[in-house]
Order: sequence, then structure tokens, then C-alpha cells
Amino acid sequence: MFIVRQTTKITAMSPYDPSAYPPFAVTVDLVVLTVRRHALCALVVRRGEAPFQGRWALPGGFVKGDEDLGAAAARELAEETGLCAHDPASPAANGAHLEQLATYGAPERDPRMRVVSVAHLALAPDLPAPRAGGDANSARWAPVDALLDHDGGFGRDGEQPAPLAFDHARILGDGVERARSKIEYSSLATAFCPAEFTVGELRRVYEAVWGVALDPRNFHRKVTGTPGFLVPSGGTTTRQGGRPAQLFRAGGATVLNPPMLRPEV
Amino acid sequence: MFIVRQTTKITAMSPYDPSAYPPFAVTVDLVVLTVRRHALCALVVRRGEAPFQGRWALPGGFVKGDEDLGAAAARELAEETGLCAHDPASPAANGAHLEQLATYGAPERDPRMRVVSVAHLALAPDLPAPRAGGDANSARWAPVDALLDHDGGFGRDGEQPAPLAFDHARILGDGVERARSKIEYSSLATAFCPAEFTVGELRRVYEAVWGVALDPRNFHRKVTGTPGFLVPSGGTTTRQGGRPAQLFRAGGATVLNPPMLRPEV
DNA sequence: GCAATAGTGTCTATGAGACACTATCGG
DNA sequence: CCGATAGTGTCTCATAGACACTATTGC
Repeated sequence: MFIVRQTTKITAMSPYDPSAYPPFAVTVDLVVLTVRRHALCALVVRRGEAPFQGRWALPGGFVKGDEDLGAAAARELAEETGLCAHDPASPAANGAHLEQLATYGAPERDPRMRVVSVAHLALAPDLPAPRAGGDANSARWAPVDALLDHDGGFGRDGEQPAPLAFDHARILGDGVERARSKIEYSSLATAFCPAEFTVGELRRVYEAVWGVALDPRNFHRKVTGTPGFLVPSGGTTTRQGGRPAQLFRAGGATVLNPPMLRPEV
Repeated sequence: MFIVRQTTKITAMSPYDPSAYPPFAVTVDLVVLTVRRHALCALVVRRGEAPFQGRWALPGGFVKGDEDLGAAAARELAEETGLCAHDPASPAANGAHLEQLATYGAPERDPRMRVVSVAHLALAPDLPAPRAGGDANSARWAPVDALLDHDGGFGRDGEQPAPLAFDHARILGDGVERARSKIEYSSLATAFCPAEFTVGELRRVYEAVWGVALDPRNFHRKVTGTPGFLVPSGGTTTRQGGRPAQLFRAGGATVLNPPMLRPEV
């Protein structure tokens, strides 16, 4: 395998001749979000090599030569978390939502060479403990607020996290914003919940992702009134504190009508 | 310049070593939309070479070795249409909206080799006549309905267009769906209008993009009542038929609150 | 005059948010 | 008993949509 880095300008390149092209590496990076202890958390891995050695980064890796982008993202997700991604809403046991987020390809985003990264967004329930190829403490869930507010408000704590490697802070920010807006008009918030969940658990997901407090009574009336959002799970009770709550599963609807509106008006 | 196509599986590849990677070509493809004669139209170019020779395709080209993805898309847009893209809402004269759409990288999407295409969406006013490097009739505006409905309802017409090359029909479909949903909650519909426009012209944009009829009175009350959407242009009249209409410019708001809701409930 | 588009007023149904109230558990 | 959470009813306000009505042009 011989690859010589393209450094000089290509002058005789036909606009549609792919046999003469600047070489790129293509990777997938993952923004894996979950809700833990009432906070929105992202999966980060510690880098073992330069550049950014020792810093936290989003999990990711190279796309293989015969692999689709979504397949590469699903493979990385399985390698890092054991989660099995499912797009077309199959009620698999350990399934997480996975979708393409955006692509980042600034020329200097990786100081070693030209890397274009197709970022994906995954939403997962709390259950799985992170594992990175057997290395336990090189992967962890970190609250997104701490990861993104690295230049404010953490000086006194000593637990001030370093900024994420590469442009991963921007990617994470874009992923979080996508999740925040998408649970408004889609049923994606159920991807943060286990297969069966209560209305209160779903409400705590919305509160954690949006960072607001919601009225439990209005929330209950709203989600149970939106057709196709929730279906009663037959099973009826569980304990979270007070009166037993009804258990639900995600309904078939993917788009919510009417949408769940984020307060802030 | 020596590049050997990666064909065998990489076995000794460190997960973060970008000096050993499968080689990819990275391109940008453009979904350029405009509204002409009350129909949503897309810019397509005729392919002069195999594969898909003679078929229509979305404009696009290779990303250069030292070029950002958005810069490559803006360059291609300028080459094909003469439009100057502006993201941060600068009121430039010939400015069009440009944003990243999605990335397509199925292994066999280009039969010649592995190409990953970062599709972008551009919205432009009607004015410009298409030009493709001086070759006049190799680029044209085509109604998106005709481009996407190639397998239905056109058999009697004789003007049945062939399907778009590569996976461009899917890319175009995704771009159209993005435009349709985004003009609901953002002020992007003004990107289809010239610098000064009337409420009626803006309404015809919504009607063409959504393919529905809207009540002119309610539409007028709604858009003029949404803060920051439209600002009166001082200049007051123009002729479109009946009573003179007030001229407006796009206001500073990018997100509409309340949103313009698409009928269909 | 008529036809066309621009723009305003008004009514009604619906939904969001505030909040009183009841239900059912663990202590 | 109390405190917690679950779930329902009701009131008020804002807004979408339907549509009558007026305003101002060209013909």
C-alpha cells in the first residue's frame, strides 16, 4: 500500500474524473447522549496518543474501504458501548437511535493530515456501562454542561475538564442542539428511556435535555394525548416514590402532532 | 503523485493513525433550489461523460486539498450560477443561502471508485440564468416534481425526464424536504425572494415550496405579525396586478416565533 | 363600472399553561 | 398521620383558520 500525500495543486484534473483527486481520510465521530442522574451526558474517550494526548475526545474511527457511513457509525457504536443501532424503529432489545449529524472537514482540523469526519448522533438509555475495548477508565459518561462550559464557572472546582480534542466541542454542541430541538417534534425522547417507562421518567428526560422544569400535570396530559406517542404497556405499575404509575412503550409515531414545545417564550 | 487504490483489508491499522487509511475522494454536490413560475425548481447539469452520460445530475465537484467543505460548496455555487453565498446573513446583493445538507458515502454510489459526497443546500431567488462554464444548454432549472416523479404520471407527455444520475434523486429529495420543513420555523423563505419583495410574493414562495394554497389574508396577518421576520422597506409600492403592495426586506430574525405552520393537519 | 390584489376586523375552535383537586403508594 | 408521585378537571389566554369587509390599482 503506497499513498503519497497530495501537496501540490492539481492542474490537469477533469471535473468529473475521480482517478485524479486529493486524498482524504474519512472517519465517523459519535455524539452518544444519555440521561444519567437528571443530567444530559455524552460518551467521551481518553486519547492515548498525540495529538491531544490525554485529552477527552468523542469516540470514532476510520470508515473502512467497503463500508457505508451509517454502517461505520453503527460499528463504532457497538464497539464502544455494545449498543445495537436501529434506524427503522425495530423494537430491538438493546437498540439505540442513530442518525447522521453533520460533516466536518476544515483543512486543519487534524494537524496530521486531511481528515473529513462524518459525525453521527446516537441516543441511548442509561443502562450500559461504558467499555472501550476492555480498558475500563479510558471511556466515561460526562455531563455535557461540563464538557462545553470549559471556559467558565469551573475554576474553583479542581474538576475543571480540559477542552475536548480537535473540533469535538463544536461537534458535541451541534449534536446536543440537534437532540434538544428534535425531541420537540419527534418521539425521539423515548430513545433515552428503557423499553418500558413511566410518564414521569419521560418527563425527567425532557427536563434533563432541555435543562428546564416542566409542569408534571400538563406534561402528562400532553404526552398521553398526542396520538401514537405512547402506548400503555398492559403492565401497570412500578415504584418511583409515590402512587404506582402506568408503564408505556414508544408508540409507532415518529413525528409528534402537536409538538412538545420547549418553554422559553 | 502516486496513489494506489486500497483493495486489501488493512490489518495493522492503529485506530487513530491517519497515515494508514483507506483512500477516499470527497466531493460536494449542490441542491440549488429556486421558485420559477409558481413551481419549485432545482438546478441540474447534463453529464458529458460516463457513467450516466447524457443524464441530468446535480452540480458538484471535488473538494480541493486545502479547502473547507463550505468553501468548496460556495465555489461550486459561484461557478455554476454566479451566486455569492453568505451564511451569516450579510445583505449582499447577489447572495444566496447555503448550508450543509447531508453526506452520502455508500460504497457503490459511484461505480468508478469510493466517493463520499457532502451535499449542500442552496436557496436562491429566481433572477439568475443558469450558466455552466459557458456551455449554455448543459445546465437548466427543472421542476423538482418532474425530477422526482420519474416513475409515475409522465408516460403520456413525451417530456418524461430520465432519473437523475448516481443517488442524486435521493439527495434532491432530502434537500427539498429540508427546505419544506425549514421555511416553517425559520425566515429562510426570504432567500427565494429578491432583496425587496411583497407579502404576496412571499406567499407564492410558500405555496410553491409546499405545494398548497394559503389564505392570503391570514398569511398577511401572520407574517407581518411575526417579530423580526419582515421590515418595511420604506419604499412602498409595486405592481403585481391590483392595489399597490408594501415592499419589505428580510428582517434580522432567523428563527420564527411563532412558526409558519404547514397545513395538512 | 369590473376584476384583481392588498390589507383589516371578527368570530370560533383548539391548545398551552396555571393550578385546584383527587388517588395511591411508603413510611 | 405525612410526604411523595400519579393522574384529572377547569379556567384563562393566545393563536390558527374561516371569512366578511374595505382599499386601491388597471382596464
